[in-house]
Amino acid sequence: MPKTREQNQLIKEERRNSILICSLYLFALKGYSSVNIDDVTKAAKCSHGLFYHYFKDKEELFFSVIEEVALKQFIPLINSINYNQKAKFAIHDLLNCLYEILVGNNKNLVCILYLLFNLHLQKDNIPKPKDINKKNKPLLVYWLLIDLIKKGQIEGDINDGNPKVYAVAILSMITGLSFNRLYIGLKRFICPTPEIIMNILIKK
Amino acid sequence: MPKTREQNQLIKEERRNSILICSLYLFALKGYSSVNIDDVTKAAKCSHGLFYHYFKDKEELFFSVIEEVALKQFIPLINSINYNQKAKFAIHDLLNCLYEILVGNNKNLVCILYLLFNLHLQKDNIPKPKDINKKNKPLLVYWLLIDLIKKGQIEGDINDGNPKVYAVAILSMITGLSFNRLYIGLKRFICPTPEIIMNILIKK
Amino acid sequence: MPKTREQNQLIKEERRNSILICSLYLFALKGYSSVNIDDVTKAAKCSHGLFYHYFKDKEELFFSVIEEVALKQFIPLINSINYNQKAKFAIHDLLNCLYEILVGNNKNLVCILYLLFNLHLQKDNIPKPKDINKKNKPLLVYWLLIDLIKKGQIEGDINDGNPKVYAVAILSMITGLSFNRLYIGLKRFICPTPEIIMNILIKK
Amino acid sequence: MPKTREQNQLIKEERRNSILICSLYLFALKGYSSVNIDDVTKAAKCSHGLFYHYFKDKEELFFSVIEEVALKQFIPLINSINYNQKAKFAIHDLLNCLYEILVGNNKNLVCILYLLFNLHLQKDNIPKPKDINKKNKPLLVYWLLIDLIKKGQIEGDINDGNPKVYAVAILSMITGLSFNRLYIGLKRFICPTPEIIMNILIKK
DNA sequence: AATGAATGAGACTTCATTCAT
DNA sequence: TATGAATGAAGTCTCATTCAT
Repeated sequence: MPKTREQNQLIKEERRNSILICSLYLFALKGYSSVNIDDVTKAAKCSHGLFYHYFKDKEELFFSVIEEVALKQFIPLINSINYNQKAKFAIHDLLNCLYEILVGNNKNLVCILYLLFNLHLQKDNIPKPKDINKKNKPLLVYWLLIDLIKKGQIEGDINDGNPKVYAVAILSMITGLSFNRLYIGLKRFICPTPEIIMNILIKK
Repeated sequence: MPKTREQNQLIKEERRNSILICSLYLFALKGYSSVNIDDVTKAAKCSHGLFYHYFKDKEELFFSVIEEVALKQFIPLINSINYNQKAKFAIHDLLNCLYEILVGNNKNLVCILYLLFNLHLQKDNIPKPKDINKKNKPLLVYWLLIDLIKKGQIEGDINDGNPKVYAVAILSMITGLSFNRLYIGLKRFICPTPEIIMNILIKK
Repeated sequence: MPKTREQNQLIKEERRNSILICSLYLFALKGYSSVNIDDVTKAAKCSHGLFYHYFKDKEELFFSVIEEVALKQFIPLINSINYNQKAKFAIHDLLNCLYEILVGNNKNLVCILYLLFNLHLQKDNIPKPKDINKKNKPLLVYWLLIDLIKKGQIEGDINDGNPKVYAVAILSMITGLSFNRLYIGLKRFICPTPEIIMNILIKK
Repeated sequence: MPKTREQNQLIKEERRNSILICSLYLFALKGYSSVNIDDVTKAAKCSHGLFYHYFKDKEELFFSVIEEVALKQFIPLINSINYNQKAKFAIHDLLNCLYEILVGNNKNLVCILYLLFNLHLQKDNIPKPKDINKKNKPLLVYWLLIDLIKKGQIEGDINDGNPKVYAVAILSMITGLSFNRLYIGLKRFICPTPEIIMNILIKK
């Protein structure tokens, strides 16, 4: 008697997910081209054959990690922030959200943050997001931040100047920090608080 | 007619150097494991045989790029700054030096900056610098900055707090910026000025 | 409600048969080694497990296709011809039988003709028919034809010469034609009539 | 001191050619998908690496065999025939040319004949010749034959009827014969003479 | 100093087959 | 009878490195 469709679906999702999670970590740690399928199958405790049962190739695995793991977990966090408050508070909350990821225990989230902020490092030929605009998910935070900075400038809390410059400054810093956090480990990791980061923006 | 010893020496150095420069760019752009010797020999217009005449293997090439190109060009720039002035001015000069690299036309310098600040991205097994202290060259700027921040705090110009945190914040930002500069290209690159970056530090 | 034994038997045979028919087409079109079990199970809409329930392996499938489909359908057609008439008429009827397959709508028959006449193309190690003599089924037509040609020579209708040569000539042509028919499709297929083919044989 | 360009060129061509010749035979005998690179490298006594030094992949090898070996050797043979004589004599010469290949000792030529006449058997996705017209080389003989048959009909030597039908009949036979010759071997191979084949065409 | 043909280990990928249910 | 997840051997291909000249 065959397994029911539900049973199979469950088995399948669990396996697939385990492969995804294992490779999230590997991709973040070693970079796309240094990860080989053997690493993945060993980490996920499955055979090569099974791997290719679930993923067409290494590239599909990578994009699945981005889409199905990274963005799926990251975007809700970002969207849970209250953007209706004063911009400076919203920015603070946003930075705090990233801060908590960085200094938190959830290694997966660190990997996600790192991967999303370093996408282009991973692969020569990352298909450029078709629309480098607000709809583009990996750049979501960038566009959010720009909007908030503009709003904050209008509200009089944030320094004048090109909002893009500020956004780049802050996100570059987050990028670098996520890298440090990943490589140095939580114990030795040193992280500026949201307040410190906001010094870049806030009028005094 | 056989070349004189001097001529040979010259040819030799030029060839070797051309290989180094070409691979600096490739390593920065593609990452260690995505660069293959064929890329290098094509870029440097030399044969595989010659390549292995000059370098033991790919790893030695990489470290030679770091030592003989990156550090050799970068450290003098850093050392040319006047550290005897008030700390906040020295920090400004230091940041300005990095800023000029980022917004300047010299692609090699951008690659150098990027490589030095992202060393660990390049290779799984970058031999950890034996001494994570002031003697460690790639972290030179880090230790310099900490010292300057401490001095600036004493001089009363810089916010209180763990100097390491500030240094990490600033250098993380530089790291992220160098990545942007390299991938986006000069035209579309947006860079915060030293003044903006210093907002993180300066009391108001 | 459990099925009765008869129902099960029926289901079983239908399934098995559907696999056979689907793979007949695939083997003819793609050749033994380019057909994979996945192709077969997809075409027959069954699972891998079920496939191996019915067939020991790919090789057994192939020989079953030959035995249970190809020969089973082909031989009766050949045997239905009246061999008691004058040889030249029997040959004409035989060629006409093949001609009707070639220009007919029944794709399965075309596949069968093609497969039987190109058996050795299909597999490196087709077990050579143990007895390259009249008992050998795939060569049935060959031996039939030789006999008919001999008879026709005696009857004075057919050119002198080695009957085998004539048989080879004609069957080689059929082989080539079946290939054309399969690949080009019925619409664009051009086929010499039995009369034209018989020009090779008939005295004038 | 490096080898001179000429030396290298020579080595390269010899090796490449040896790979081509070895795989001509393998492709003809086993069919595209049953030939594996290991077969080829063993036959050509070279390493896998070297194989891929000369050919991008198995597909490129195959097309190189067709272009650089098969057509290169076959077309001159076909073109050496005198097409200015009466059509029936030209046809005879053409068939004789093919006949000599079939009953001759040159196995390579048999392989070539077989491959060219069975191109579509070899690979699922043989790129359809862009121009299914006279310029198309593998179909060269087909178009030649049609022209000759037309001419022969005008000259009154050849039976009436669609010239294409006659051409298909004859070339189908050659196709089948080349297959027999290859698989059965010269000794046991039985081949109709050009005169017999021409019975299909010639008025009596 | 210089060439590039040649090697082979190891990576990526396919696919016939098995197995738990 | 039936499923499809799982395996692993074998195939395709890449690339750091060596070698004869």
